[in-house]
Amino acid sequence: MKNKDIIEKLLNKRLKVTPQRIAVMEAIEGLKNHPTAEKITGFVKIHHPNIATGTVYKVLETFVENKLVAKVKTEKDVMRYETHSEVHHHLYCSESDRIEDYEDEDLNILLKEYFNKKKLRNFRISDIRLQIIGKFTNNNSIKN
Amino acid sequence: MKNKDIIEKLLNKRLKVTPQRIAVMEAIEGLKNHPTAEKITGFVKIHHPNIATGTVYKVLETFVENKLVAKVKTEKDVMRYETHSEVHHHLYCSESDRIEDYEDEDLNILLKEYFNKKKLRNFRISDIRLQIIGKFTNNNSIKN
DNA sequence: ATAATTGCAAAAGCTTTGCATGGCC
DNA sequence: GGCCATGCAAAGCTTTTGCAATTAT
Repeated sequence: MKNKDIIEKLLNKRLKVTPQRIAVMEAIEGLKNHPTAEKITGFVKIHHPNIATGTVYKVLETFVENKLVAKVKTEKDVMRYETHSEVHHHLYCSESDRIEDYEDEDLNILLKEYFNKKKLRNFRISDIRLQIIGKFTNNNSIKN
Repeated sequence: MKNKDIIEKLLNKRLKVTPQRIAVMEAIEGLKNHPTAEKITGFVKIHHPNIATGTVYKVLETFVENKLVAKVKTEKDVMRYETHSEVHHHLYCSESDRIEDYEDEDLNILLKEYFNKKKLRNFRISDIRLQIIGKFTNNNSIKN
């Protein structure tokens, strides 16, 4: 079922379906909080000890190129990954490595309107992302 | 003159004034486009060949801790630095490594109002930054 | 069949660390 | 003088690379 979805994603991008690619995609989906490459290789190795680290990196690169996953920028210097989806923003905890998604259509509209009015010279906007930095006041999700 | 300012910055933070720290600050200010640590060490070494790479990293760390400079997150996996200043946002070129600052008080007000209304649960916002991704259509500054 | 992907292991960054030396306050 | 910062070089980590062997289409 879930496997079937992954296979479909790969086929849609005309990528070959390999056990390694499925394993990496499962890892990113299975791990929450926007895992680092290392977390991903760790997860993959637990479930498939025979998959090489270098392969995981190559698969990640392929996924990013094909927009199946996206890189997330952090305050720190480690790259994180997430399965690619709608436009969304991120809440960064300033005291831990927690990252959560923030999606809100009103916000997107607001930004779009703002930049339509503002009209930056010499720059064509393709994407806008907010980094909302602060502190989580409990362990629950932020979602309303 | 400029040197004097740097010294003052350091003293304000109760940091010892050393030639190495001055050199690193000069490098960040001299290099445009939010230099990487490597660019900074390169610049420093040209002007002061005797300053060690490790020292530059230590100085950068000290500066970041003391909020004299800030790290800038990029799409890629390299960390960039900038002299710390007012709240501002960044324009990222999707086709090169160019980064420019974007400041606009209207935008800040807009965001503040939005989040005042929205009231995220379980999260206290301390800072908001926009990553505006797109293409520069010429080589000039974006500033109006 | 054949072109792409993988595994392996080595190498390549970039960054950090430890400690003795030297320099700022 | 005392403590902090520096230089140096080694080690650490994550990520990349090359190539032969394997696999998907």
